[in-house]
Amino acid sequence: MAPKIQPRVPRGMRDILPQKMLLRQYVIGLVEKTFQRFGFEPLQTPVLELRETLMGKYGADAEKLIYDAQHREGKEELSLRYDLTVPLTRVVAMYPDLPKPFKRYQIAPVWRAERPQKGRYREFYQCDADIVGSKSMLADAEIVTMIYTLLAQLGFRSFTTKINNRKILTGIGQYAGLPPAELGGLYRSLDKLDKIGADGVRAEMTQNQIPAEAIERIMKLIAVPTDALGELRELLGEFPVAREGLDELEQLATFLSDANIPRTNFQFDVAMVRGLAYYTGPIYETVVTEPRIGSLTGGGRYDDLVGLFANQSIPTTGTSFGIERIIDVMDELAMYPASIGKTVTQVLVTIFQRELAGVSIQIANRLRAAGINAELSFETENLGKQLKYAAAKSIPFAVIIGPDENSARQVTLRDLTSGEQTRIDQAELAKALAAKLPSEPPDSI
RNA sequence: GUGGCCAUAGCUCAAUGGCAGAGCGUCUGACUGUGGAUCAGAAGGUUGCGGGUUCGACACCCGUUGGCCACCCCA
Repeated sequence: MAPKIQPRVPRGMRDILPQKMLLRQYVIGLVEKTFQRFGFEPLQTPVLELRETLMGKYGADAEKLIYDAQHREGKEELSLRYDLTVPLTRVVAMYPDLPKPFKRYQIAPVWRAERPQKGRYREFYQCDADIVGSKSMLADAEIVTMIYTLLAQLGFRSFTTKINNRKILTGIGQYAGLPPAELGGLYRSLDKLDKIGADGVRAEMTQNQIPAEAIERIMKLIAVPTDALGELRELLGEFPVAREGLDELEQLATFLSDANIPRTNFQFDVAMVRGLAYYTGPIYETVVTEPRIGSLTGGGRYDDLVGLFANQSIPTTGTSFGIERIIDVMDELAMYPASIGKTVTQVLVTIFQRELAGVSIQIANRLRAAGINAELSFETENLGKQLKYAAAKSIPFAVIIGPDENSARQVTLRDLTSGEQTRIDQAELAKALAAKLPSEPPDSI
């Protein structure tokens, strides 16, 4: 016999066992339903992309994390996709006849060779919804509205979508009088405001040898309270880019107010920065404030990304839901409805003895035909063992058909939770059981 | 990518450098037309992996792999 190998999965990747999958499917199902409710259409793309498709889009740091996926004899240089956004822009460039605005969603795994941590994996699902072909702030407002709707639907209460604009960040660079090479560092420091405070940002900028005068100007800027777009305009108004960004955010604010998004659930914040290089306009990031867990969504407008594949630029905006993190938070806070069971099986049909197997088979099949998830036991002797199996799997009901029941054309229906048993006519079983099972939740948002 | 903590039965964890253990879980039996309770018994380990020090290593040293934490970055 060949020597045994350690059963294990690659670093940062994991198996998701059935009980966890049921919870994931609940979350993903709700996400998908919400996407569709807003008129987004499903899209699938290959997990592998040509390497050249991915390179040059995310910035040098991010690209180090891209997995290559070369076949030994392959002629094409292939990589595992890093996100779902760049594949989308590739699709848009390849199929120029898609009616615009093109609204698509995609829920699929992506790969990043990061150092794993809790809630942070090398293979994880992203849920993206994007609107291609509209430069209207209505499109951005719809994205933010959908973020609100979805998170509220999942049961989140205390969350805030932070909104900023790349154009404002560009304006800040000009306002500080920094050369372009310094800007990356400045933005990164700015982004940490929440975490390290104003003094921390100052210290970090000092350490990065940003001129004292520039630091003082930045400090004045981050002293502006969130949502105070007017005050920002006073400081940044002389820079046309910043003015454009502020105009956009003001329009966005109007539309969000028209959509009745609660004022506590979004916030304009100049200190919010998104890492990816391709954003050009409004950017969003949603943080859950209770508990403090980091960001659950991230996205923004990237008007020039499609232009890297086609001759024309196509304005695009969208967001990504960090489904793994959302699931982690929901696990931690036990945010799932009680109706989600630990198994798909609704009833175990036991076999009392070998001679009665045929009856049990037929009853199981009749239950299935009636839309009930019925499992047939494969044990024909020990009823105790069969019930033990049902209990171990948290199957809520068991059907027992012994000689007594069968001669009366009945069954015993046992509720494994309460231990109650009732005798039911075989012809009535499906109906009686269906009445005891939890009904599907209403399909409304 | 940098630094730190950790790795012993399926799980949670013990074991002065001197016989590798407990609780829970699993399996079998008692009971029997019925899971959980009780009782009795059993199985389960190359101490992550590879070297080294030692008469002797789960323990000490080096390396390696993986998990976690803080950076970096990010969902």
